[in-house]
Amino acid sequence: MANSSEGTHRVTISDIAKRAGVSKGAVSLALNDRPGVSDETRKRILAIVKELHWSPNRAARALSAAKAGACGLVLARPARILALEPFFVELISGAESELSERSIALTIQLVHTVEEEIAVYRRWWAERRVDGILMVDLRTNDPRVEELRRLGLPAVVVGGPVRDDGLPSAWHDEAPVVADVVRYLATLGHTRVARVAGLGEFVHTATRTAAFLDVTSELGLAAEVVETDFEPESGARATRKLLSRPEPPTAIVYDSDLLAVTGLGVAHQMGFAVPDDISIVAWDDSLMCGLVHPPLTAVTRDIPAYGAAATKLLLATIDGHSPGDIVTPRGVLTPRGSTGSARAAQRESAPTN
Amino acid sequence: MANSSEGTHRVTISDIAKRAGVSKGAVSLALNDRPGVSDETRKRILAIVKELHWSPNRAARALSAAKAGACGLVLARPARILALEPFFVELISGAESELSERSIALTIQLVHTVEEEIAVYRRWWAERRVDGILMVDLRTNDPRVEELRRLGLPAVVVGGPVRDDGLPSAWHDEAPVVADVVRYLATLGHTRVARVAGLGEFVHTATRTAAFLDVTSELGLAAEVVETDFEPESGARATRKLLSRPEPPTAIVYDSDLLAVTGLGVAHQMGFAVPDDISIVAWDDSLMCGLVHPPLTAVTRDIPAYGAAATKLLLATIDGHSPGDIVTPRGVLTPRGSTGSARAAQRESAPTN
DNA sequence: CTGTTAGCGCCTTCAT
DNA sequence: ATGAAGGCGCTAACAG
Repeated sequence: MANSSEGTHRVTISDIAKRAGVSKGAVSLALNDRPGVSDETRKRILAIVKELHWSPNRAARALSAAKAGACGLVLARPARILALEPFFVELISGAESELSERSIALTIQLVHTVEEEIAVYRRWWAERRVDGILMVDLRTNDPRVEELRRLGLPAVVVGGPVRDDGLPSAWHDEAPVVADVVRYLATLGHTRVARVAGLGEFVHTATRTAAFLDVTSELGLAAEVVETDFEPESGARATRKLLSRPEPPTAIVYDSDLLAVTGLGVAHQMGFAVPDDISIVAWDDSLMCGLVHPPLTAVTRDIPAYGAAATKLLLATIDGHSPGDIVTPRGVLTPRGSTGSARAAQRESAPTN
Repeated sequence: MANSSEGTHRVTISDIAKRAGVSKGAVSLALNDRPGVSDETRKRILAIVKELHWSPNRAARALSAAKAGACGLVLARPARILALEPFFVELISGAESELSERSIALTIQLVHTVEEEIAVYRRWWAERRVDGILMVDLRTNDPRVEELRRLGLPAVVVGGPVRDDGLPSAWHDEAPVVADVVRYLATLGHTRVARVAGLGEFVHTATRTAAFLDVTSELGLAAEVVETDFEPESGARATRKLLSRPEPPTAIVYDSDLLAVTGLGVAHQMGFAVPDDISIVAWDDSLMCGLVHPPLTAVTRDIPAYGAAATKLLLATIDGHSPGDIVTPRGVLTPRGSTGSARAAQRESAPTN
C-alpha cells in the first residue's frame, strides 16, 4: 500500500538534475557522454540516474530528435496464409535481432491489398510513426516503389533487385539456385519436370520461372510451369492438374514449403508414391519440411540472416548513408526423402486416380 | 526539382493556424471536434487541414497526451517454433483488427526467456513505449503477472484465468472441450488413448491434462500423458515412445497442430496407418491440418476472434475501465480423416517398426 | 467564442 | 565546466 504509486511516477531529467544539484543541460551532456561536464559530476549524475531508474521517454526523445525510433513492416497477404508461411516470422526474427540491439521497435501491420499497404505507408510517414520500412513481395512495376520514393520514406526491399534508381534492396540472384535444383533432378534421371509457381507478379516468382524454363530447355527436359496465388487450394489444383496428365512429370518444384506440403498431400491422395512416382522439391526450408513424411527436399536459405541484412541496410539508409544493394548468401539444396531416381517413376505409367 | 522538398516538409498546426488566420489553440479545438470554435471557422480550418495534408505527429501527441499509441506483444518461444505455430500470427491478425481501427500500433518483440520478456516489459514501460501489453502462454505462478502488476503496466492475459486479483484475461474453460474430444474417441471404440502435451508449466497445458485424465478415468479408458516442450523433436520422441509400447494407444491427442503433424509423420515412418492403426487429433486447427494426408481431425477455435476480444479488453483496461474477464467462444471438434473406428487398430497387434 | 500561454521531456544552442 | 533558454508539435488551461 505504501508503495502503491511506485509504478506511476515517472522520473525525468529534471528530477535527476534537482537531485544532483545541477541543470538539466548538464544531465543531458552526462547522459550522452559528451564533453561539457566534469568527470566527477558526470559520475555523480550517472549514479543518480541508476539509482532513480531513469529511462528516456521515447515520445520526448522522438519529438526532439524527429525520429520515431521504430521501423515498419506491412504484410499484404491473407492472415491464414501468413500464419503458415514460416518465411515471414523468420524474417521478422532476423530483423529484430538488428533492431533490438539499437532498441528500435518493429511495428507490424497486416493488410489485404497493395493499395491498403500504400495507405499505411502514407499514414505512418505523415505521422512520423516510423523512420523507415522493410518491403517484401516486390512486384514487377511495383507501384509501392514509386510511392515510397515520392514520399521520401526510407525503405529497403527484401528480395530485389529493384530496377534503375528505385530503392536499395537485399537480395541474391536465384537463377543459379534454380539451375542447381534442375540439374540435380536431371542427374536423378528426371526428364519431365514441372514447377508450381507462386504469384507471377512477384519478381522472385518471375525470376525463378524464367530460370526454370531456361535451364530445362538447355538440358532438353520437358518442362511445365503452373502459376498459383500461393493459396494451398490453388496449389492443390495445380498439382492435381499436373498429375492428371497422360504423361505426368516425375518431379515437381514448388515455390514455397507450404505449396510443397500441399502437393505432397495431393500426391498421396491420388495414389502417387513419393518419391517413387513423383519427386517433390520445396522452396524455402522450414521445420515443416522435415515433419512430413517423407521429409521434403528443399532449398534452404538463412532467412533470419536475410532479414538482418536488409535491416542493417535500412538503418544505414535512415542514417543518410546510401550504400548499394546488399547481396545475401544464396540458397542451397538440401536433399531429403522426397526426391529420388526417376527410374521407378518412368518404368510404368502413372497410377490412375 | 521544383517539388523536391515535398516529401521532407512537415505541415504543423502552426502552418494551419497561420493559413487560417487563427491561433493554434483554435485549430486544435476544431480538429478534436470540441466546442470553443464557430462552425464556420471549424469548416474553414478543416478544409485547410485537408488541403495541406496535415497529419498529427505521433511523438508530439504522445508526449502531450502521455500515451504511446501502441500496444506490445512479447513472444518467448524460439523463432523457428513461432514460425510454425499459426496460433500467433492469427492472434496478431485478430489483435490488429481492433488496434488499427483506433490507429494504435502493435509492437512486437521476440525473446528467448521469460526473464528477457520481463526485462522488455520494464524497458517499454519505463520509456512509455507502449500503453499496455498482451500476454500469452500463462504459466502457473507466473512471475510476469506479479511484475506487471508491480509496474502498473496495463496488461491482459490471453488464455487465463489468472487466479485471484491478478490480471484481466480473455479465456474459456477448455475442460469441456477436452471432454468432447475424449468422448468422441470413446464413441469410436477407443479404449487406450494418449495425450502428447505441451509444456506443463503452461496453464492451458495443465488444464487440458487434468481434464484429460479426469474424463478418461470417468469413462474407464486407459490413458497416458507425455509432456513435451512444444519442439517437434520432442513431440516426435513422445509419439515414438507411445507407439513402441507393447499395447500402444489407438488414439493420440496432441496439444498443437504442429505436434500433431509431427506425430503423423512419425506414425507413417513407424509403419502405423492413420487412422486404421492410430487415430490422431490436433489441438488448434490451421490450414496445415488440412494439407497433410490424411487431413487431421482438430479442435477448431476462432483465434483471430480470441485476439480481438483480448485486445478490446486491453484497450478498456488502458482507458481505466476495469471490466471483468472476457469469456471467449469455446473450441469445437472438427472431425477429418485422421480419426477412425478403433476396431481396426485393436484387431491385431501393432505393426513392428 | 476566440486567442494567448504554459507545459509534456528531451536535446542543443548559447552565455556565463 | 556549467547553467539558462528555446524549440520539437501538440494539448489544455487559461485570459480576452
